[in-house]
Amino acid sequence: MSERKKNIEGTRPGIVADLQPSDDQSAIVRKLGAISLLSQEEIDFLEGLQNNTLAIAAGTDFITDGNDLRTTFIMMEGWAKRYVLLPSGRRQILSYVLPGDILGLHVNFRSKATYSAAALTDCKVAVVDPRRMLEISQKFPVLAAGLSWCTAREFAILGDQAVRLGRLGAQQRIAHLLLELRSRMRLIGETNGEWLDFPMTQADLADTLGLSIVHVNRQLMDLRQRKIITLERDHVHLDDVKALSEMSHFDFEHLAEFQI
Amino acid sequence: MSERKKNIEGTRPGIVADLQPSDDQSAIVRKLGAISLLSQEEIDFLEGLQNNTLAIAAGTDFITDGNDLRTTFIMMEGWAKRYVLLPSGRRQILSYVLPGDILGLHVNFRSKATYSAAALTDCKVAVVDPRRMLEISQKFPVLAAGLSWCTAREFAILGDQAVRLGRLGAQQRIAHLLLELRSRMRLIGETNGEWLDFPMTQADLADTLGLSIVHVNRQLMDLRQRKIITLERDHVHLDDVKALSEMSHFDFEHLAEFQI
DNA sequence: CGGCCAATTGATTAAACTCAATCTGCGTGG
DNA sequence: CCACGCAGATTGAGTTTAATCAATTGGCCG
Repeated sequence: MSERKKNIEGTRPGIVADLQPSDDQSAIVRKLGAISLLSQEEIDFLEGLQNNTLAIAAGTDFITDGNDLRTTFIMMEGWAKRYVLLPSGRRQILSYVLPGDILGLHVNFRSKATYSAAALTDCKVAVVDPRRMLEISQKFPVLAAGLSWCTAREFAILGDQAVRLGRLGAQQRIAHLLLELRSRMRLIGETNGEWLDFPMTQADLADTLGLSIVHVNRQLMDLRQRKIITLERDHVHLDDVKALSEMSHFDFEHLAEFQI
Repeated sequence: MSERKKNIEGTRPGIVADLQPSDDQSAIVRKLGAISLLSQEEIDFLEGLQNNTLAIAAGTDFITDGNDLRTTFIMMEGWAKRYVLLPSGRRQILSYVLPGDILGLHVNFRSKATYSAAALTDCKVAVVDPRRMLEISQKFPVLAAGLSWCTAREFAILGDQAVRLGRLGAQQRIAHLLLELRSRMRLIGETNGEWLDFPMTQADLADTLGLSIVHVNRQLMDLRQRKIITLERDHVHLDDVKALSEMSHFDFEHLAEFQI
């Protein structure tokens, strides 16, 4: 049984995922397969890329801001956070890394990481030589287009983060982030109805959304009391997706999950 | 005389740029040339890419959120802003587009723009078929690495924007943005001592930094009274770069202008 | 059972927002 | 040449949102 399946079922026994992708495919294959029709050869290449894996325990840093970064990582299982620390001691989480996401796709000969990354849950990560990623554009045009799509999507996600931080109120920011994570998890088939994994602490959430912990807590309480979300340890249920999208102006088209 | 040179000298007569790159090279050649040694063939290819140009008047939108975007643009002269509008009428500016910057590098067959873009000054833009950008990775490894570096840099810049919005105070945000623009303009040789082009209105700044116009105005006034910056129409002088960097935790290494 | 991390709650303070004018430079039409 | 209009900048006053400070609670692990 995959880590992913175990996770969900372990926490919500008796509830069976309504969308169960073939469990033998890696997350990135499910992700790229959701937007383009992949040949067996392309799938095999992607799976072969991920032979060299690394297990990372929850809480462990695996990329450090300012250090050399000459490796590409593909998140296979688990969640991570990408963040920066300021000299003042404050922290800004830039984005969450979900299964199928790539880190360090655009590393260069002399490049240093411009962020740190830490595992939120126990993770399984593929370690890939960036030159093998370059190979893709030569040999597999469809995969190259897929990677380009991933890059454009990362930009859109980071742009949404800027919109949240700059122009939404506290509760709107929370709602907007929840819907983003829902969209991203649905694309890779890792949702269970409206249940989502939710491994971050309220302190993480505060540092993601540019708020204080206390304020995050109060706004979460309010969302729960109004029966818009249900929070459990490590999981959240979106009881009222419509309310969330209306309050946050979330644009479902924006990160559209183009099916073929 | 190039538009760029004319711009600077027209506003600050008598002041001669201390760093004057060869004026016959396009901005993107100056940018990539600053981080790698380009052969004449590579330079010629880049210049050839930019044969099909478009003049865009200040204030004109040239990319619209949600519309098809199947073209790559290279900014040759002038500034633009990349932004999104929310249904509430609020606006968030994601980043500024400076000479040498590329827009739509990762467009796909079916991709829609996830942001709008408008010219801040009169602009000269090269219109490029995205397939020609793909050609690069096949034929010119050095240029391919350069484009990859551009992409990584865009991510770093957008990440910095998130840090500003999430974890810096109002005046810190202004200082940090000024230093980012200074770094970027220095890389392409378009600064004149500590004078910078500054074509955005205070309303633009407010929508960039997630603040109200009134508050931006008050913080700018304070920076001026403390002799940290000097503001003129369309130009700003950074009187005290040290104060700006100390107050904003700006990391000069982060967007380091690696010279060869 | 003690210790620790995360979550929760109350009270007060501070930063930034909104509303409402006013001012300034600049271009235009009469 | 000058009055008018407009966009952008500036200022004042009162309000709102979210931050800070300070406890307290709830689980979980050793």
